[in-house]
Amino acid sequence: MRVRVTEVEAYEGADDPASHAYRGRTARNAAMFGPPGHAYVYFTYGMHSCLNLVCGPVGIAEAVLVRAGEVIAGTTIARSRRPGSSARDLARGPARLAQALAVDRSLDGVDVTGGPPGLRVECGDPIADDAVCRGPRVGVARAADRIARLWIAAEPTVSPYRAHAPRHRR
DNA sequence: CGGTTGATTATCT
DNA sequence: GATAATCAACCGT
Repeated sequence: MRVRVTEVEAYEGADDPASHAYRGRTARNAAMFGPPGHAYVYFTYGMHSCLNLVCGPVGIAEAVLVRAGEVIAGTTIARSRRPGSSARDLARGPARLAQALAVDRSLDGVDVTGGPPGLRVECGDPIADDAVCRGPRVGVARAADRIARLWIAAEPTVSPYRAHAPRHRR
């Protein structure tokens, strides 16, 4: 299946309190410190995987979280992984997108620039500057005012903005 | 429609 | 032991 990415968020390393790499390299975020053009997949909230694309050179943690996309081919496969979802909701949100693409920790660190693995990123049509919107990142506990989320205007597949919701034990 | 809450566990402190 | 870059279900209006 193919997905057209409509929404992303940038995460830096040592300079970004919201980044998993803020406190240095760990077993989980090792892929962020690896070569660019590779995937960084993390598991959170006890049930969700999310897909990032590593952008910085080796040793510099920089990555982009793929937050949402439009399924443009293979809708049947995607829907089989997300029963009950409308076409619009198949990849509307980072965990949903990962689920639709069957991305999990087993794809952490794989090359997405053209190798055999089951995940590849390609360049698409350019997007007009005035169609690119910017805003604060969704759901992050720290650096909530940092403008690092980019999305395509008028795209129904872009996820709605939600501020971080503090939660505590029951 | 908008706000709240339960689910569920790897990871870090 | 607390937290989390989330989602879906459920509530009251």
